Amino acid sequence: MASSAKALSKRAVPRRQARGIRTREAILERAVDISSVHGLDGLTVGHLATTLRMSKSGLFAHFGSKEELQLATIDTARRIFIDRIIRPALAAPKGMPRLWNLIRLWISYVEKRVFSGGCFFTAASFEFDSRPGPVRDRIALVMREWMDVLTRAVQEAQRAGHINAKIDAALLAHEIHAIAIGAHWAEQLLDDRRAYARSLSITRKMLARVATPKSPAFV
Amino acid sequence: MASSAKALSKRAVPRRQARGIRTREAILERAVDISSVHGLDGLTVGHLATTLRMSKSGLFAHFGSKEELQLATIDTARRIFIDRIIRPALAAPKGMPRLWNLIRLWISYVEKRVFSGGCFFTAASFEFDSRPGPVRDRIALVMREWMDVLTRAVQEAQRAGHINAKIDAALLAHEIHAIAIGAHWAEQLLDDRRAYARSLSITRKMLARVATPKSPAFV
DNA sequence: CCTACCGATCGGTAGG
DNA sequence: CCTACCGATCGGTAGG
Repeated sequence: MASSAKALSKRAVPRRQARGIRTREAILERAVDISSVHGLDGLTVGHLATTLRMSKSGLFAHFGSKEELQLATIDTARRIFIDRIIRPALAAPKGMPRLWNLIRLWISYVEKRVFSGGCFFTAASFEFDSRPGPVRDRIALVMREWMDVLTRAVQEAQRAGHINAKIDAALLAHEIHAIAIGAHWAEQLLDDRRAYARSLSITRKMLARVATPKSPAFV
Repeated sequence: MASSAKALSKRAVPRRQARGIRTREAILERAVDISSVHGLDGLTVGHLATTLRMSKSGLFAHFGSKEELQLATIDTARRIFIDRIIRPALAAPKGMPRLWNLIRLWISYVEKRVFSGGCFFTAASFEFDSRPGPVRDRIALVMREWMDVLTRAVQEAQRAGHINAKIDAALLAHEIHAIAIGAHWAEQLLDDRRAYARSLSITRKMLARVATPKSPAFV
């Protein structure tokens, strides 16, 4: 991908600007990874520059302030989350299959340790939940989006006749989310290697309780 | 309490040492509160000293290093957790009443905002879960203790015939814990004020599903 | 428990 | 994207 882009001589974006964008993306992907371990506050410009073999000011030129860097890091984590979990999950048909796909892909993505520190958003949520400001607001925005995606998936499953229509969709979404957070906690802090398998099993039972006979199987 | 202690002229602990201990306790209680908002890493000696109107070095004299301060802060939070939740919960008889008391007191203690940042241990857990070292180990130790307390309460309820003996006690304890963490998350990050009531209602239904007819009511 | 320090690192800027 | 800085703050120490 990178080499074919380099091979092009005529294109819309000037070479200089294109390289700047690629550098920015490389910076931000590293920033997401570092933040997943050290937090968005533990992410420092100096450390980030060193690991990228850049000068501090050279890196800083891409962002106006540390807060802008934090916000851009959150946006990058969001894009990765959408690319890796939400978009692939939409491949399954609406209803129980799509809902189950969302849960399964989410758990397996954290299990695979895409980032060194596990789930970026869980860490960021608890780091900033008591610290008012733009960073907290941005994290909350992304997490509301995610809860809406989960809630909508439940509602679609209800409309498809896979889940009992009487169930409170938002409440079920919260239960699903809580079980996943609990799995991150047990796996990462307590080194409980059965945590992810257990959370999938709990969620499966949870869904089985609200599923209609019409629902396709989910494994 | 403080004045009657001062009035005593003869006692086992010399006045100087007693004052030192009280100062240390005051420092650590403030440290728990600051950490609940800014994290155990965001807790700095300078800021802590300023809010206590002490010199940095005067405060630092109580601890050999920042890491020692962090460890002592965790121990203090643990003691508060035991005093405020576990000990009062033990007042209820073994079985479902005691288990329900643990859950109820835990949720209400975070709801009451005993600390500015909500639940100290949830924040600390996610801050250090990917950062090996003595601080992470100490947090994990306390959390294992807490999971053991919860698991034992479930087992006692099983022995008392209040909960179905076939239920996996550790698994139920993990479910209970996950729902509570999910409530902290929704309440503190998303400003969802129904989060705590909802988590109690979810947990109540969870227990109702595994309770035997012999179980006392829990509300 | 204090004053007076230390080197290192923080976020950020000037100027190229 | 760099070098060369800035003042502030970090954890920590000497000496009392």
